[in-house]
Amino acid sequence: MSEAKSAEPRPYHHGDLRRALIDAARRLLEAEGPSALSLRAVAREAGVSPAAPYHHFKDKSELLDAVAHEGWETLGAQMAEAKSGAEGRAQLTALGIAYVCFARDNPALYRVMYDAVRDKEALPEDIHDKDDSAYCMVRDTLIEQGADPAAEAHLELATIAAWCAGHGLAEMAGFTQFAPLKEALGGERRFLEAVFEHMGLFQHPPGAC
Amino acid sequence: MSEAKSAEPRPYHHGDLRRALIDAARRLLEAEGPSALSLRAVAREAGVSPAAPYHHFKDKSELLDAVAHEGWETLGAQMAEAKSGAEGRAQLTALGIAYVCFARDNPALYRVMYDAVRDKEALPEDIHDKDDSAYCMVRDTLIEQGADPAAEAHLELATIAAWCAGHGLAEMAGFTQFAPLKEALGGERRFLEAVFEHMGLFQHPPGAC
DNA sequence: ATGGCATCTGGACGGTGCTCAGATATGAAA
DNA sequence: TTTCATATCTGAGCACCGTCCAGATGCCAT
Repeated sequence: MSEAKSAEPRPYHHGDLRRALIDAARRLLEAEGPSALSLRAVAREAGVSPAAPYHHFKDKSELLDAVAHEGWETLGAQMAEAKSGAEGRAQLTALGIAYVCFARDNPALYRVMYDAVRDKEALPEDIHDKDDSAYCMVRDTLIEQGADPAAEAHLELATIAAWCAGHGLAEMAGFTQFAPLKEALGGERRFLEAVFEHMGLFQHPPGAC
Repeated sequence: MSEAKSAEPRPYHHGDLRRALIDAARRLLEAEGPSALSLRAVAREAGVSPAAPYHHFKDKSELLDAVAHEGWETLGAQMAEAKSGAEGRAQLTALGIAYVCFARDNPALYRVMYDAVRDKEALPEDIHDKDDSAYCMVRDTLIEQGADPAAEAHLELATIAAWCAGHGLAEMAGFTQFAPLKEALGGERRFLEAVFEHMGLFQHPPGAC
């Protein structure tokens, strides 16, 4: 109302059902978990018929892609913020911790995000190619810390290694088996830092080996 | 027929429907992918009614757990074989490569295995606690290579880091974006070795930092 | 031979993704 | 302003799903 986007492809009956559906999906996801996220439930939540979404998304997976897309944007923003709050080599660890914390705080959304990735055979543009994507942010940080941008293979390997660390930890950090260890190390953050420190790329200059 | 297990909890009508259902599920999984793996389809494949499986599994997820269980056993065996074919520090890399190759060669099964893990809040016994499980094999190998078994926190951190590397790579190695890099490095195996080498734990003595 | 019981079937219920004909609202053309 | 093509939405329907239940079926111990 206060800020109507006048030049957009105008909404017809509902207002902006596409937007409403994505929001409804995120609401459902947070409240009921990923298994409750059916297309019909989303339509119900948005107050439309079960067939309405098909005028805005080709099928269910396209809706989930849209939800995932926003998730990657949010994650990217949180990582950028974490990076700007750290200095030097600590920036890499800060990125990793932000990544894992996002997954911990939005487990259902993170699952949808990665399920969408798994269904493709390539990392989508959101993640891999865009300049402010999570993947590029890691790579750029490696460069800022001394990695040689000309040594493309080396740089890419280091980025992959870092990404594996983040994603692996995101899926493992919550397991109850590690609760005592977290306790012993003085909390979740210390635990994450400690694991990242075990990865060479976080503790040695990335171009040094 | 040739080798009937006589002392087992005797099969009644079908012979051994539980076994047959698991086999049918694995067959379907390989042929049609994870999305085709419905309980009804499994029953159909095994030649029984849709309700029959409920006398052997509480629900669908329990069947999938059984399939996943066998998957972890197979993976453990392949890792053990890979380890025995390597010497010294190369054993760790061999374990990692065996892990990733298993995931590449059995993508649908690997997905079922990890989906089953994700639905729990702890790593199941198959993976984490049993002596010949994948997780313990990594930990034991770290010990054999000089990690101090008494420094429990340190040892567990290193194991977690290695596990994250393996799992992360298992999910990323297939992305098309990395095809040129694999090419440049001289094949998939070289690529995997190179990524593992970027992880400190694979290249430095695990107790050294 | 009989009875008990694990096993399996057929049918049913509510839910799902998706399609399609038809109703409805809209912005643009006449 | 009236008309009209078109985007949007609905309701009904299809095939499939996971799960449950009453009852039929076959095995085993008695």
